[in-house]
Amino acid sequence: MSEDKAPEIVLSLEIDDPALADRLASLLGNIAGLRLAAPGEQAVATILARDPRIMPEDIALTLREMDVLALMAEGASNKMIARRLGISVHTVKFHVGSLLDKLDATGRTDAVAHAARRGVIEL
Amino acid sequence: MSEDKAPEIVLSLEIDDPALADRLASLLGNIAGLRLAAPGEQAVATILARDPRIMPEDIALTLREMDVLALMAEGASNKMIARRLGISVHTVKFHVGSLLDKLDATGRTDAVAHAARRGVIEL
DNA sequence: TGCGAAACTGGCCGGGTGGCCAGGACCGGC
DNA sequence: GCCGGTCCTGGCCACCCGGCCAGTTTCGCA
Repeated sequence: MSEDKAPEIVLSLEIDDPALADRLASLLGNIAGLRLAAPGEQAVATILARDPRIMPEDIALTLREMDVLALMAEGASNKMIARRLGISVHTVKFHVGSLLDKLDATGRTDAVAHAARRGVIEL
Repeated sequence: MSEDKAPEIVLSLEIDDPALADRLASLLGNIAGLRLAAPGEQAVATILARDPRIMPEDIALTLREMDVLALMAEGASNKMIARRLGISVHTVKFHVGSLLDKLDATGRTDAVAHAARRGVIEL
């Protein structure tokens, strides 16, 4: 019964590092049932690699700021973030303040938008 | 020199469709120089597949809501939005309320994040 | 050993946010 | 005509947010 169910899986690549892209392309190039997408072709899945050293450039967030930022991006309030991280609301505000500063944002919504734009976080 | 540089490429999977995830996992499972990441393990690249049919669908925002949403994504406050659109702050709140409702968000930051995720707006 | 960075906490306060109530105007469809 | 949707406005209020002041500990580095 329809073992013709071998629709090739078409993958597209979005990789910053050319060397890595090359290696992946050659590794994946000759696997049955799998194909790399032609430029512009619609793929069912995308392989993306962000080199953490390449992306953020010089934004340099601390570990805690990353935690707070991630929760902000989920719409969490300061109170929720505090509870989630087991710290006080004051401390959360402290980190949020630093985040607004570093991301050059006017508010938390702006901060999340900027961070997403720069690839610091993924929505 | 040092073509011993054959560090395994660690891939993580973020795929909505379980069947597709399964097929990919088995296809990629036995390729030399390539490995799937253990849960929580840091990967150099991610394979992600989002079914576009699941995403946008029928969110159906009104023209005014789109205006407000766009300005929200830029970090504008209700007051700023009101000034920009030439309407009162109350009206802005009214639209923001509808937006939170339609986007199933708990606040403006969450609303912008959801909208971006679904492709309603572009950051 | 001192010094800065990171992380944490507190109080205070003006202004922003979101939810509730109420209303009115316009316009297209049944 | 009447109804529903969109858009607009007002008041009220509890809560949240961001910025200011202050302090603590821990850690690594010079």
